[in-house]
Amino acid sequence: MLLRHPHNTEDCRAVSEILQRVGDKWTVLVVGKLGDGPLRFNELRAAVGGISQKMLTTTLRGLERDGFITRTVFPTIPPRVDYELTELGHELLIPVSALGEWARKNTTRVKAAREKFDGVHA
Amino acid sequence: MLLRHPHNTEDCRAVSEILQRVGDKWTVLVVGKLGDGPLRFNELRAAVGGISQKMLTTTLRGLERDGFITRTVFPTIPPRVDYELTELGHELLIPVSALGEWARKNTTRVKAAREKFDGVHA
DNA sequence: CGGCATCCGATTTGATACTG
DNA sequence: CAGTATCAAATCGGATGCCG
Repeated sequence: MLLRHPHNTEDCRAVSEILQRVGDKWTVLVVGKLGDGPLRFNELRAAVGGISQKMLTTTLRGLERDGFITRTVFPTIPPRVDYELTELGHELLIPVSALGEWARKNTTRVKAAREKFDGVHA
Repeated sequence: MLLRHPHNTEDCRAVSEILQRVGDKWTVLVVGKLGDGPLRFNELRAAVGGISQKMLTTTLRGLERDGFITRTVFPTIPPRVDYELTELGHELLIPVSALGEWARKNTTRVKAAREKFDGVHA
């Protein structure tokens, strides 16, 4: 009987939670880079750009905890650690990419709205 | 020639930006409630639940600035202010709802992953 | 009713130094 | 190479009080 958007409070909370997980400063950037295949820690760092190793570690731990990536350690010297999207991670990338595409298509409209707003509320 | 996910750095930044906008503590809750139609300030406050008026104000201002909602003031006494999704806001709700649906369907898997991770890293 | 101003604690992020 | 530890800075969120 609900043909519209499902937005009762519980559902919205769930949405809000994962959006906060995914919506932190670095998560999507990292997941996006891993979308093409596994990367090592410093490869990922370079690919993302501008991220400190602390934040990269934090982000990766969170993603690993939630089951979006796997962490594989090769006990070599020097050590090598690969990060790779799990099946769940790839599935997450689908709606995230959709939102991303929306974002790319509409940045102009958003920027226009901002300029208009900032002009009025100068 | 790009049949895979589009995740070059610029695009990911754009995605990251809107995700941070949408991924703050209250934005999706508010947008979700407005999805059914316009609401007054305190109606919205009650509908969302648990939000302070400061944060509701901040959230609404941000959404208004980005062109996702309109703010209509009725110069009556006492004053009445209606908030309503714009066309852009409704369009945003589409990919956000998709992500939301993904979230609802996969909370179990995420929770399982967390418990497993927390068990190992006790 | 629908805000804004202020203060304060909590959380987040970043810079730097050190380690197996 | 891939982290951990620590500290400082910035931002966020909430509580309170006042106002048109």
